[in-house]
Amino acid sequence: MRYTQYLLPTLKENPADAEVISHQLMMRAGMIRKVAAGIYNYMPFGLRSIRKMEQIVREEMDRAGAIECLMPMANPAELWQESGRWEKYGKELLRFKDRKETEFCMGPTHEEVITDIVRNTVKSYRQLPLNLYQIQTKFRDEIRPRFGLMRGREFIMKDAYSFDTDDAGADKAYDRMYQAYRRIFQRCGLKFRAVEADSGAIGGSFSHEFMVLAESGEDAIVSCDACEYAANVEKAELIYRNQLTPVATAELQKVDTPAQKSIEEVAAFLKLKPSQLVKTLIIQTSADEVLAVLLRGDRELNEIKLANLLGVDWALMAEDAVVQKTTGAPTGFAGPIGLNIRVIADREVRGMADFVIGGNAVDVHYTGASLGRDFEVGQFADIRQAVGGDPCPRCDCGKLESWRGIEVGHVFKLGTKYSEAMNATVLDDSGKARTLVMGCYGIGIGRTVAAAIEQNHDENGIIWPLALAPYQVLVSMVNPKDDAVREAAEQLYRQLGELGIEVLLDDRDERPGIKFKDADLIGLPLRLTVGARNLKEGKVELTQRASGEMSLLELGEAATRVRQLVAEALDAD
RNA sequence: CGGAGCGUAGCGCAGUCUGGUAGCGCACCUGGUUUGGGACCAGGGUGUCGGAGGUUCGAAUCCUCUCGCUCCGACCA
Repeated sequence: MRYTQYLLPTLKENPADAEVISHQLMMRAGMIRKVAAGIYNYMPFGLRSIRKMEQIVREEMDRAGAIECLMPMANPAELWQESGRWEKYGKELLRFKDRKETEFCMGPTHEEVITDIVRNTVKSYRQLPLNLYQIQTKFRDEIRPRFGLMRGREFIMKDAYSFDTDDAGADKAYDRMYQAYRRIFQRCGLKFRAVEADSGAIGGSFSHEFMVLAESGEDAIVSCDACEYAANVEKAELIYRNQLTPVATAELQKVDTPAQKSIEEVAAFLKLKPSQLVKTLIIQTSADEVLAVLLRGDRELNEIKLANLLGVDWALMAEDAVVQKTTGAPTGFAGPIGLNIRVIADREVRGMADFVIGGNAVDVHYTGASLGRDFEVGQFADIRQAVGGDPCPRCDCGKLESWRGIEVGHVFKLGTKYSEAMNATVLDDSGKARTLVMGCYGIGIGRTVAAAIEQNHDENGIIWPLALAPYQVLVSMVNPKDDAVREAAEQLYRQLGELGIEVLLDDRDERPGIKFKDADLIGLPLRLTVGARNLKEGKVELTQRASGEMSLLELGEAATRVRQLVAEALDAD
């Protein structure tokens, strides 16, 4: 492609509304343009990356035995009513009516439609197992779209759905997808972790998230430094081996803590560490219960673990008014003594004694408190957030390290949630109807490209992994008005094209500075610079974007050298 | 949806408090000089000041309503 005939609108300055690096760089490199909140045009240069990502996904899905299909964006309400999600999904589901007033939604995911396909076309266990996938534009009317392609409302996703007659088959399908996902993200050249995850609203029995490691990631994950264990902190289990029951040595004592509300304030005021306090959180649940939760002072509650433990949809910190009513004190002074609601303590608290708790009165705390003697706890459970340094729940020697990650893929074992609701069954070998066991597997295409940039950039621009680069090499003619330079660059462009290399020729009549800045910004892995100075010696310059490494090549050898480098990089995957 | 903020040229912004002919930088167009890391000279075009209503002799500026966008929180590929 010739730059002068292309549309590659680069920007010198960052758009004001772009917060994260990948969004800024995708805008500046002319990959995307915003149409509305969370809705983007894929400009030619950006689309090439998207297509490459799709192709990698397609190849690996096919290799894993999945079959491509394409389902509609517009879904009839009927199917969603059948699964019960028409009511449950909430405002994120964009609903509309056709001219006959029939209700539809834009598909945010396609479990209903795929289940409808399979129940209508698959009747016998002999047609199974089956794994169908599509690469499709989804729409989720997010409350707060942000970060460009990282969290759009309209976005391209690969979603696959597996169907089996039994659990064992479903587990195999899950494992195949898990392995395929590993290959996909490896081929993209990304640093990632597959982590155990909470299966969330989509439901199902277990799931893994694929996280691209990046500082700007929205998710916190932990992984063991000794074994394979890795999990989203929302899910990460904590373990207390050989936990000792400590002996109380201190007397319970009421102390004045004037206006000392937060854990940090109270700890500083009493000249103690936050870990010597026990905090009491008043929690409200979707089942309309108010209860108290005890955690070591420096720990965070994991609301998802708590909600799962209680079997409720959500469990959140209660509003101030509820706290006041329940404890008789404003927030900041809650304590377990004298509360007449259910008390659940984090298991870590069982190993504590002589700690500080709130006094359930303004400006009052207790020191020297201990379990059993001063108050009773109804239940001990794992309800806190894991942090770096916690022991690994799987192996004996490991410690957890913490990371930030961008969720680019998610595999779920769904079980029979949808097949049961929508009556998707096949006849087994004894002629009995069996409910299908399903799995679903998503990859955010645009998000993965954004994550790749998030992980591969410097202050000058993008540093494309070869597998996702819109073009593999840039041929830059320093001065197109110099006939020798122009001819040499044209010759390279032709040769590279003939060798099957994806090449962009910068034939613009611009100053070298502009061309080099743009080259760094758009970040193609290789750059051949053709300038009068080196050409006099019959040489051109090859620059590797990632390392900055420069070398001079004979004009005649440059094309084959580039092909060799491209082939090596792609083979390495 | 709760809280905060912003809408002025293609992009980045000033001007709004204190009403009086709509500005700056970059980009863009023409001519010339320049050509290995975002050049220089000369000339040029560019706006329903987000929209509607109101106050006023006069509104980008004050008032009311509205729409859009961004940021912080809970949800997700």
